[in-house]
Amino acid sequence: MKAACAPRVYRVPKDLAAEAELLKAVADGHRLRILAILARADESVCVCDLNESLPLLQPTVSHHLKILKDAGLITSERRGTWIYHKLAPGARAMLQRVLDIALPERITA
Amino acid sequence: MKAACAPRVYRVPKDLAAEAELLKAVADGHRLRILAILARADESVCVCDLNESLPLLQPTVSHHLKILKDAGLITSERRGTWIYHKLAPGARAMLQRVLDIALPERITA
DNA sequence: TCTATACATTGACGGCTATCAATATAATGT
DNA sequence: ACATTATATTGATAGCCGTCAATGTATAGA
Repeated sequence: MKAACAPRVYRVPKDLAAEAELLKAVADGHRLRILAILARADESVCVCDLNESLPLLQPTVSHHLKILKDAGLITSERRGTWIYHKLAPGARAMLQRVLDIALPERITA
Repeated sequence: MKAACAPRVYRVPKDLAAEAELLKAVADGHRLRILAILARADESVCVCDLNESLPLLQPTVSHHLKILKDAGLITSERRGTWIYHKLAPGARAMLQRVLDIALPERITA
């Protein structure tokens, strides 16, 4: 039985799969670095610069960019031959929201 | 060449592998739910309760708990036959730090 | 139109991961 | 000592993921 083992458990979001998906997009050292670069750049950054900043071949960088883009964390814009990427407007807020949902600062008290 | 393609890129943490590791521990719907439960419980929660709260078999829950524990996000304490888990004191801060490093609120300006 | 450059897509491959079944360990009660 | 309950560990398996090589697409310039 479980009579002695039942502390109160508060209401918890039923399904956190969507939030986990967003975290998966970020849970990679190289993608995290891409975000860190974009977050600190005062302008958009073209893929050629990212290629030089990462120990990866071009197709792999392109692959990571696609994951970040599909997650809604970055946006891209074509300018001539180059494609420039920048952090999506709500990128930080999206991740902060996941953190707040999973680990709220504190319960109502 | 890349004369026209070189916006300034600010200093970025060289290696974000450790930060990515922490995110990997959290980038799973079930583990996220475990954290959410522990974060909202006013006391420690025993594994038997988590088993009932997750659509997983007991060994799988145990596996997820180990991942969270190895990541330093939760702690466990044996009380008789049961083992109680709770959020590690710095759990939220650890994740907040990763977010701040990757996507700083704003650059010094 | 041809060439060159920047980036994306496809296909293949090795490694990792989530899951379960089976078994082991640990503590309790009889 | 034995049975029972709670949790961990091991082993196996299927699916996912990061990486690269090869190829495709798109834009610019001659």
